[in-house]
Amino acid sequence: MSIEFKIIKETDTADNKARLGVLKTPKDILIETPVFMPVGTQATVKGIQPREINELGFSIILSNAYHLFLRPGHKFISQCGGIHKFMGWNKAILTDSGGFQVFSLGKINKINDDGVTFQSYIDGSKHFINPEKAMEIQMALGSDIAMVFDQCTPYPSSKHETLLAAERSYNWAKECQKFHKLKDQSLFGIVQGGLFQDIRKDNALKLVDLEFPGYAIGGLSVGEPKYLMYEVLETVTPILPSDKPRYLMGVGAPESIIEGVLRGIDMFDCVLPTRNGRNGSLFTYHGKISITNSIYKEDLKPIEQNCQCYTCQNFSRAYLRHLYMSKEILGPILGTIHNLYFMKILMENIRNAIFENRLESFRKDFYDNYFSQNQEQ
RNA sequence: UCCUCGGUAGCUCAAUGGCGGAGCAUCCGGCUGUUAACCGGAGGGUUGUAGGUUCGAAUCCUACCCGAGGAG
Repeated sequence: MSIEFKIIKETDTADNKARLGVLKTPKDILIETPVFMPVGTQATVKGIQPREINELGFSIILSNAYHLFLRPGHKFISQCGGIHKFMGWNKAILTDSGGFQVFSLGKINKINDDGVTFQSYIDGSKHFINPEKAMEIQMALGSDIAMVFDQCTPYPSSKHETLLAAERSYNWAKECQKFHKLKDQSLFGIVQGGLFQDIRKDNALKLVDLEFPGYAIGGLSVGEPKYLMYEVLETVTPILPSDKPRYLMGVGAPESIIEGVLRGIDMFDCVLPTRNGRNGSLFTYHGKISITNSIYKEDLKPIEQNCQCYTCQNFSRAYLRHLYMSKEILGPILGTIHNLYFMKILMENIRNAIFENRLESFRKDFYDNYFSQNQEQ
């Protein structure tokens, strides 16, 4: 009944194996990996309808236990028939436990090994979340993949703080397993340990013993230099069981995804494509462009010459710039569509490259174009 | 013709004798398990013109120009 993961092909890269696979959720949703999951924190991927997300070819999105617990409440969503029905999305949903939010938002009143007491950023009300509560919330939401409740350390953090958080996260992971009872929901563990290789290694080894159906790597992409993140991946992924999906949390920049796949990651999520799309920063194979830049004022070309997305097929840079400059809602909508389409194609290209055993040359080609600064195509 | 009010950044306005500012606009940058259709930075001025008073004038005085309103 748990999630199934089938590896179709592995490609040897410098240190690890990049994998092409298929994930099957307990409710039989098929997800080709490596996969990018759009983020829909508040039970909505901002700026785009579920129908369009589906048409773009995404079969799994992210949502967030913390936010939905505070508003409108997980019990209410449960009464509505679960998060899928509530938000009108019938493909897969992965819910983040709220660990990241509890530690990065709002005021924390008390934190100890039992859990976290914090104040709502919405109305200041006091709440307590511990592993049991995090499981209760995610089971009520009824997502397909739930995440353990963890403590994500900020960058930079001392070794002592990082070790405490990693130990606590490990203990919480065990607790979460104990309280998680939903058959058609899969619970993933999260490796913590900041940028300390020995803590990461130890934490990963211990989590593997708990035999989660999937493993996430958390606490990265929090402001550290990219090469440090890649080093952590090189340490952690070889420890994780090769027959289980690996999920790099919060990562999202196109180049970071490629580097992650090269180091054996199968799943990614990030707000970057949707947030940047709303803010006028649009992805192209020749780098990001700021559509509000004045050079696009009378530019009748699409964002990207050969892009097949709805936005590029129908609208010019000049029109898009006009929409953003006028603060028209359609600008962010069309930008979101384009950026998500870009991610979908990027992931397809990555999967094809793995299948054809040419991922490293794909990386080189991508970099040559993406960082060429040659955006006047 | 006279009276009143006003003229300060592209726009709307602060500063009332002591280093000319803000919001918006413009330009540019950032955004990585979303408190983000957001955040940050920059450029931009002979304070309508010409005189005067003063150590010092956007600010006080005089004349003129322009605008709005009123009287005849």
